[in-house]
Amino acid sequence: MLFSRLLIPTLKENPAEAEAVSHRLLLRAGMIRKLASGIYNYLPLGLRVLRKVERIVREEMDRAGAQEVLMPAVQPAELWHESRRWQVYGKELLRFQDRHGRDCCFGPTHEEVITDLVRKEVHSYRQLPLNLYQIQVKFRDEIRPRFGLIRGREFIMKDAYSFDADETGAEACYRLMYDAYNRIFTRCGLVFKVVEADSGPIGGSFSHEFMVLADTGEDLLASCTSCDYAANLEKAAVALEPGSASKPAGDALELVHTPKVRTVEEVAAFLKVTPADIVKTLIYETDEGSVAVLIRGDHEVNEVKVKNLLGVTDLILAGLIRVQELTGAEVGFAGPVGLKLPIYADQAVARMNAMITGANRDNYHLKQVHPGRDMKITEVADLRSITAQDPCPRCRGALMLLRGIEVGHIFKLGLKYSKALKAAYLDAEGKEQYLYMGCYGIGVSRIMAAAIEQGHDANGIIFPVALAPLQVGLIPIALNDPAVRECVEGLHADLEAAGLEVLLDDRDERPGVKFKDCDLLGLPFRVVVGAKALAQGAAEVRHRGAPDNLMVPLQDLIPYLKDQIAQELHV
RNA sequence: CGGGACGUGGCGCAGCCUGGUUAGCGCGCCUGCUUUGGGAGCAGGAAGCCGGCGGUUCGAAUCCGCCCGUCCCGACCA
Repeated sequence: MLFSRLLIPTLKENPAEAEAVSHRLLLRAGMIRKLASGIYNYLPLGLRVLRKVERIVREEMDRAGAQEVLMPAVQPAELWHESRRWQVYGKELLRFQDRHGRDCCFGPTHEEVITDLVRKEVHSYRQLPLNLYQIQVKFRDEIRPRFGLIRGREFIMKDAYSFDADETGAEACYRLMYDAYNRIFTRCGLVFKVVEADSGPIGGSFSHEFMVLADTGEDLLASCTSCDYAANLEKAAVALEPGSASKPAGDALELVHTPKVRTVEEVAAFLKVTPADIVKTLIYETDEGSVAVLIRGDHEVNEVKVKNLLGVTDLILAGLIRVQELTGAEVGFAGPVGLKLPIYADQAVARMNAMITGANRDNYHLKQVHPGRDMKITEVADLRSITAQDPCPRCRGALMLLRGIEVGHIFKLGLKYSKALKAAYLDAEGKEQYLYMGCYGIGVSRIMAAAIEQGHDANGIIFPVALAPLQVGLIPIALNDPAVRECVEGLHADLEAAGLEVLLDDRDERPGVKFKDCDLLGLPFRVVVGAKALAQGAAEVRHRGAPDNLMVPLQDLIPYLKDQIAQELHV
């Protein structure tokens, strides 16, 4: 391919709108352009990267026995009413009406559509198991699109849905996908980790997320240093510390004046105690009323755990006014004693003896509060986020916290959608049974960004060979030198004939410009042909990211490059 | 939605506080000449309803109000 003929609008400077590395570099490398917030154009090179990802995904999905289909982007509201998600899904679901006033949405996911398709077409156990996937544009009206392709509103996703006769079959399929996903991300050249995950609003019983490890990742994960336990922080269960419920201390409640002392840190400093002696009382509003959550001062509440415990979909910290109504005090002085709300306490709180809490009175706290004696706890549960100081819930080994970008998520759905939409089949005995479902997503466009978050330097992108838009950048020094020109044009044709993907920089630019652009684009191999090397019958080859050139005789160039590329593709 | 920042040729920015006559700089773009191993030099040139609407004023990029858009931090998720 000729650089001069492709639309590759590289940028010298960082666009003001981009903060994240991948966002910046995708823009600078001329691979994407923004149309609106969270909505992007893919330019020729960006599209090539996307196609590389898609190809790997297709090959591995097909290999795992899945079949590709393509479902509509626009979906009728009726299906979403059937699954009850029209109400549940929230504002993220882009809704609109067609000319007849019929409610529609732009699909953020396709459980309803696939289940509808399958309930109409699959009626016998003989047709099972079935795994259907598509690679398609999705739209989720994200609260806050950010980081370019990492959290866009419109994005490209591979989603697969499996249908099995029974739970055993569904689990076998889940494992098949688990393995396929490992192959996909490995082939993409990504450094990733599989973690246990919360299944979120899509529902279902258990799930795993595939996380590309990157410091800029939006997700936090806990990973054990001794066993293979790893989980999303939202999910990671806190191991119950040895010990039993506390016994009431003999001391009576003590009201202390704490003027303008609100935060845990302020209270700890003021009373000369540690945050672990304090309990914070968080007032939440849910779709089923207000509740109080008790968390030890040095811990962080895990709202996903709270949501799951309460079985609610909305969970929002109460506002200033609401807190005053419910506690009778300003924010910072709430406490469980005498509070007329359901109280949910974290395990660690139930173990405390003499804790310090707000007094539900402005500028006062209570000391010597005992959870068993002084309050009515509705339920004790694991409600906090795990920390690096906690032991591994599986082996009690040491944990470390990592950041990751979620690029894949597999769910065991069970019967949720097949029951809601009445998708059933007849078994060998002629009995009607619901289909066991699973669903499996991959953020195709996000992978492109994740790969860059993981592979870049000061000069630009460092793509894994498997994802690079082209494998080789071919740079002539002084195209007006007839010998150079002839050599480079011959090389270009020969390399392409040998099946290599080559970008010949035929622009009338100075060498420095071409080097800079070649680095920026992240092409894995750079081949430079200049008069000096040519005199020795050689070309200079540089692996992206490597410090030095290697002189390769022209006749060895093709085998050398093919060998190098093959090596990297089969890691 | 809450908090913060920003909106000036294609891109990055200055000018605004302290209103004033042709709105500047760098990069990019076009033409010519000279250059050609890490984002060249010289000369010439094109390109801006200063995000929009309204107000204050003799006069608004500049002051005030409203709106729109974008980005960053938090609540959602591939």
